[in-house]
Amino acid sequence: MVQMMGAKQTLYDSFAEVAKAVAHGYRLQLLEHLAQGDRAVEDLANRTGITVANASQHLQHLYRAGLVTVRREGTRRIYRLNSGVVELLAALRSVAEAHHAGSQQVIRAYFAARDSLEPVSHDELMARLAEGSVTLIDVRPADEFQQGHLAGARNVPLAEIEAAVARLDPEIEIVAYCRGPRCVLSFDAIERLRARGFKARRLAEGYPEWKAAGLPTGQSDIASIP
Amino acid sequence: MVQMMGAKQTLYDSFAEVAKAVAHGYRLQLLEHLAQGDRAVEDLANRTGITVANASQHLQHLYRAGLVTVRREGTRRIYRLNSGVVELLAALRSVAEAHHAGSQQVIRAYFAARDSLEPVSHDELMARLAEGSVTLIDVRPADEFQQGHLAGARNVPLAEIEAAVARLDPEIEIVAYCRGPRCVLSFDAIERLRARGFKARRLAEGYPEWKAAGLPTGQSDIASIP
DNA sequence: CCATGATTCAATTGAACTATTGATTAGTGA
DNA sequence: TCACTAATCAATAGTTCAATTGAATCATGG
Repeated sequence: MVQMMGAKQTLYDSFAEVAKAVAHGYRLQLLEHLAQGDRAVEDLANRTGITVANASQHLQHLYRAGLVTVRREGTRRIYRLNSGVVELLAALRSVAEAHHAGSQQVIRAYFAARDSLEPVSHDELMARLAEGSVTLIDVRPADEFQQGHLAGARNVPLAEIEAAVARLDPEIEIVAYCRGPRCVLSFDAIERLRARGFKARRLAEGYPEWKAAGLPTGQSDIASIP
Repeated sequence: MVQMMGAKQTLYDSFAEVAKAVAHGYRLQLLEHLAQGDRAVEDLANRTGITVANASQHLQHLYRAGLVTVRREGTRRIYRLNSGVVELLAALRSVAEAHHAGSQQVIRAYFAARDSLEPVSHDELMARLAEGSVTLIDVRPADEFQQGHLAGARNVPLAEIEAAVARLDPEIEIVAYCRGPRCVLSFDAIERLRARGFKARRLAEGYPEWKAAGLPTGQSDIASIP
């Protein structure tokens, strides 16, 4: 790599810099949280369980690579995902799940029994929502729901699902979604709902993918940053 | 990263391993060449200008990440791109060109004057080919053309373009393409053709993207491996 | 079965990356 | 202005990664 650096070489190196930014477990986690909505450094650090200083440096790495932007809001800095990043992560996940042995192994270990919950596609959900034949629930925490959610969804955080069961119509099929295709919240929700006799399925993707596809979303008008 | 490693953590780490594989200039170059067709190690080393031993190790890195597969053919090993990788690279390029300062700078430096050559889209090319109103030329070297090319294309390697000019109809507009959206071959071809009074434009993408989109391709029945 | 060509392997060196620590900057409100 | 909170910065040590070199495989053809 220490060479004369022709045009080609430098362009590939530049693209590689962007790839390096997504080539770390913590940064992928940060990006997944940012895909749910804008977030401050400390908030992200708490959600991911890494120290503030470390999160700060990883976020700056993402910033230099052009994956996020920052704005100040009083004493905190709010990071936001750039356009195209959700698609990049989707392409990465797709290749990993299709061909990478390590990823397949982890998925088999943690999602094996659950893959029988045949998921619902975007198109199918749109059609069923139009005819009013499903109840759509968002099982993410309330603050994430408030920052943005699928149009027509009802927030039922996983923690409160047992209590909410009483208010759900057992005759109507339930579709649950959460942060993304490999987020465990909705897997758990489906299992619990089925255990109570509900007909429940899982949306194949999460809120970020739905939004990136340009499908209808809603947003609560409550203060966006917790 | 040295932690208890929950399900989430290990899955993100796994995805990060795949991302690491594309996070190197040489490996991106190798992937671009593999996107043109299957290639042996030495061949790739020659095309990219890196040593055989180094290329071998990078290719094994790509293999472990699930981006390529290998088969033996006599004494050589032929590497092949896995499905979905072209899309991953396209997503990476898209984010880099939209938001990464370094990439934008390189592109401005090397492609600035050339971006005025307003490119042709897949759809537009399909339509124009159907009505027979363009001559489509593939300006890659002959061996790459043989391994696969757009249906209806004529091979005019960049090196022979001056000689081929005589055989082209000056009344019909020319569309040129090569290895990908940032491959310089077709930029050069357009410039030379225009200098000779031809009406010439560039296909926005290259052969790999066309093929990945499922559009019609052709292949010469000559020995595939040089 | 030996020589050859293609590729991989193993060991080494230097460079780059990551997490941690403690100090520092920057805004906010009393 | 002072204390307080949020975030970044700077230095460090441990770890991983990359390129080079030369030796070792492994299939092929005489």
